[in-house]
Amino acid sequence: MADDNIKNAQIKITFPDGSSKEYPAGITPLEVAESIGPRLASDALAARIDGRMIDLNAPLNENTELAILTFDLDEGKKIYWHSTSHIMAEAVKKLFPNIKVAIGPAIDEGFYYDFDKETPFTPEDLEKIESEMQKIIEADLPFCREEMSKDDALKYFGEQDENYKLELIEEIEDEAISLYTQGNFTDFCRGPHIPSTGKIKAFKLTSIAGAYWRGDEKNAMLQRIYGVSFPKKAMLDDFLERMEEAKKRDHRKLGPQLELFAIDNEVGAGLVLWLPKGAIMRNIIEDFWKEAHKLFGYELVYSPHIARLELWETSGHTQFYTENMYQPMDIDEMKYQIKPMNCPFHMAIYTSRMRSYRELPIRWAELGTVYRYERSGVLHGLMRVRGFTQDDAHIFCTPDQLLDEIKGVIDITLYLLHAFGFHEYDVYLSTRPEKFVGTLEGWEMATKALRQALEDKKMSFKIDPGEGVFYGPKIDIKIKDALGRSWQCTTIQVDFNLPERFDLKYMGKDGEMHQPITIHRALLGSLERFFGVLIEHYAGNFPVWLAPVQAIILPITENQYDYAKDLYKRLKGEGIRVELDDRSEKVDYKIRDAETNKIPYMLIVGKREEEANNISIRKHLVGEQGTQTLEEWVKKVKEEIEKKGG
RNA sequence: GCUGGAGUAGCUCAGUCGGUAGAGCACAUCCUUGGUAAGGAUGAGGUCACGGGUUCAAUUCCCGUCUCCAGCUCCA
Repeated sequence: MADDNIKNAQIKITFPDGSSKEYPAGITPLEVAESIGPRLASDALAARIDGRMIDLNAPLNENTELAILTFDLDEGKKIYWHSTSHIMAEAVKKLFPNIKVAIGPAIDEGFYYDFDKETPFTPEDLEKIESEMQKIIEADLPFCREEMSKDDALKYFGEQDENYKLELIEEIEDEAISLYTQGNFTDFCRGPHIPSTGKIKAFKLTSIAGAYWRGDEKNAMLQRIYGVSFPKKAMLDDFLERMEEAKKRDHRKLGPQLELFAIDNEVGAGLVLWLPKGAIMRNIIEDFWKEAHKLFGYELVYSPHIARLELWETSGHTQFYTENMYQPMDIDEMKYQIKPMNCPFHMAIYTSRMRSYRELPIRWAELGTVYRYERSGVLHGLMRVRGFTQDDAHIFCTPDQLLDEIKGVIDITLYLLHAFGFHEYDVYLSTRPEKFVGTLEGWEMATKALRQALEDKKMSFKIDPGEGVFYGPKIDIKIKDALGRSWQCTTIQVDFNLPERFDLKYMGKDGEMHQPITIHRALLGSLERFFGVLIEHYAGNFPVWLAPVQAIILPITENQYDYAKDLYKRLKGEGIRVELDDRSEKVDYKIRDAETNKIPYMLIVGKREEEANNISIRKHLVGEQGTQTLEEWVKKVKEEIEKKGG
């Protein structure tokens, strides 16, 4: 009878758009969705009430805010993928009954499930698993939630020898835990899940990889299967197409193809050779970078590639950074170390003489090449290498100047990134880790300054708690590449450690010695990584100001060679990076070649152009642009270069 | 470093159940002088990643190493 009372009661449900409506208590989110429309009801995957996610069949007994989660929402996607991982686990358990299951979460694009299996999965296994999954999906099995006491759950999974589940359950503090069952598979899971397996309309298992239990290399290696799923076949097709497109943009493919860089086994893994065309681009990037730094009040410095080991002991690198440092070498009975960082040199420049508060802030920048040992498995094209050039700088300032200096760094960062066509990135503020140097007040002050600077610059950011470096809090700006991976380029770090270790001082207005604050920052990060990101960002179709070859002259027949050579000389004289294709080939062929080489402008000259003393312009990926005189075109393209367009 | 996969011409890839290899593109020479994404002929080009082992014989089978790829872990 008590139930009836609840059922007769009315509750108020508020929707995301702010509207609200009365419903009988005990109604489920699915029923609410049905009352709104059949389309929503069929798209509904789960629900969110007051910030908590629940199943569609969970009764609502109190006034609440309610959002119906569909695949269009990130939360909906995650639930959808997570449910697919359960389906995959069921299929795997059916095919390989002795396997043990570990965890199977949703990730940014899809899901995975880790299994403990003696022998790794094969591609054939994946096909079998896929068809088993298809059966489960076609059976449209409901996902059923069940609550159990912790003890019962331990007993339940203990009987099945699911030791990974036991380990997870043991760590749960709640007394009751939830289990989800679909078909013959029951998993310990917080949920929620989609109503039934039939909601999965298209899926694909994408790859197999080893992964350590709980991501710790001391633990057992598990077999991980990655997959992705969608409510429409077309969405899966789009996804696969996007992966293909990403592959085409891969800088490791485009780099050698466009003759930008090479990595040669004989030279060594993770060591980059900049080919002439890549080197031209690097020069342009460096020149622009130097100009920008002068503009923003930096001075440029240089420092050596090696230094006595004592310097690295002073800086603390031998203590905190040995794993990434190469072996020191013996010179004149002293140890010298190839540099993994530039910082100590800039400290040494600071201490090269007495400093006054009048000099601060000091901003010293250097394109400093460093060498770091990276484990072989982490090397990745230009993105992760063993020798690279950081666009490094150190700012020495007083506490009063800190906020303005950080804002200044953000300004120059955005100035640079915008010029290179980057307008989207994720910003993180990393706070104090467990192990740290310096005082709590110092950390507090610096973190506040970093936060304040971001807020003043109206940049949205996320907090990365405890992810700061031991020597100070930092701001990281990450650029996303074509494969969806985030690459950290910009890092702005406050450093309490080095000023202390190098005993940096300045004479204050008060006649006393004070210690300056140091900001360590790299904006592009490293030229290598940034170049890799740049290649993928533009898919090799660089804007004119960056393109290694800006234009190519394509004479139609030999009769125009003299005219073409004259044009070539004049363009060279104008500082345009131009080539002349005087091979005895048809224009079609030369055009195709120029297009595949992604040269921004093709200047086609035949009999007509020579007679009219003009050129026919074709733009890469766009097509014919009509004719212009050389002067007109040069003026236009110079403007384009000037404003870094294209 | 770990797990799995891979390494054949500059590139993309065939192939050899053990008898030292082939195509297309690119390259060179010649023919062709063609108007907006591939004209034709001929030619050159390979220690089949490297080092061992088995064998009359290894690019092929076995072991090891290196590198690359997908991840894990760690970072600019």
